[in-house]
Amino acid sequence: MPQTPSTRWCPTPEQLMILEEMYRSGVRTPNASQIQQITAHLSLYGRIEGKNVFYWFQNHKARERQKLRRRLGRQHQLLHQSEGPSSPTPPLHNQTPPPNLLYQGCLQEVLTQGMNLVGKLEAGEGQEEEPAASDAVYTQPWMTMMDGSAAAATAVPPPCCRPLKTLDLFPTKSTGMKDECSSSKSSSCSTSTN
Amino acid sequence: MPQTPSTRWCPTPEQLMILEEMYRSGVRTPNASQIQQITAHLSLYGRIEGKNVFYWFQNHKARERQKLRRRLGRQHQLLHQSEGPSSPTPPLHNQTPPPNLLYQGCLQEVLTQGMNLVGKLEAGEGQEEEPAASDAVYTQPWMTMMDGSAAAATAVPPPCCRPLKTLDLFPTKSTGMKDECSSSKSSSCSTSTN
DNA sequence: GCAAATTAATGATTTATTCAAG
DNA sequence: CTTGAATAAATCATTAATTTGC
Repeated sequence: MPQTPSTRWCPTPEQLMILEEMYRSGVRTPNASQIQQITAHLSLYGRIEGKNVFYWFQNHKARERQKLRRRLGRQHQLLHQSEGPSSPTPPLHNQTPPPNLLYQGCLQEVLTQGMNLVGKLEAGEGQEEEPAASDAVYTQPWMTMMDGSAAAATAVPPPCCRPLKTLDLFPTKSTGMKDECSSSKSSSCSTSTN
Repeated sequence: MPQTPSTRWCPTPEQLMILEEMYRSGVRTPNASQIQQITAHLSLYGRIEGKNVFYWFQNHKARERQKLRRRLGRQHQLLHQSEGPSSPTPPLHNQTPPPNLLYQGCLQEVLTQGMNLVGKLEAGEGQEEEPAASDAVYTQPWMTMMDGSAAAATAVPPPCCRPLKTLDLFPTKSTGMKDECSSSKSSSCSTSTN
């Protein structure tokens, strides 16, 4: 096997740099289209997939916060020993508003330097915005495509032809229908070490 | 507007029935291809997308477990007052092994009644399982497609042509580059009762 | 009987936790 | 130990039930 299947993505320095810069400039949860763009651009510097970008932002955000939390926790450590029920670490469920991050709002320009940046914030606001099921604001990407229901649902308006039988539990086509074991974890369901 | 934009998916009884039956027969975390199939089939009974299927299984599993946990908690309630460090609710991180679910292994037939079910369970099992980067066991779907890197990664083996420029922070194309505000968590529902 | 107000379910997102490759 | 990948838990938000006043 000359080329290791590369079990997992290994970001190149350029990719990493760009990602970090984007993060610093405020990007935190890119949506599908944004991820597409980012991926497209980063793919110039090496192999990369959309999920990599997605996960990277997820992890980076989480770990940055975690790091921050740790620091704060340290400070709290010597501020009180009895756990105050008021708010051990209150604004953790907020969107991490670290006062030292002047994110987005201006840095965006850095990202959008040479682009058109068409006014789309309220672009087609005239009409009562049609969700259109095509470009909703899915923060969770991937969904927009795949499934083909988009095509089916969009193309076939009313499923008039309901096979009014006892609705046989659909004929799965292929792909080993074996799941249940939630994930690949537990190599053989006996690790149990935890 | 004759057709409500339908902000969220509303499963038809048929869809629900099928999904539940599938769940009962053991399906818990369908992967991309499975979700595709399920979606394709269910789309016969009404509008549906892959993400709906995905979310449904996520939620159903979680809530089933939650329900179960509550019940167990109730029982524990009068079994011990001092929290035994052994296992307050031990196998909660496992894959919910409810002993009364004779899931999958045979019920699969029910699901696969009229199909070909080509031998793919261990189709290319001869080799030491090749991750193959094309049909990995992504439990999180959507990832396999989209971004086109899948194609690129699979087709283009070594990215030899790295444009060694000063890596300008890529020109985002369009789509409002506004994220950061994680969600629109206003208060509105102050039910709180939960 | 019905429509507004409340409550309960549940679809959709976000966050935290965990696992494993390097 | 760092960090990409994946899953589960927590949360939000919208729809359906249900209740309540008329």
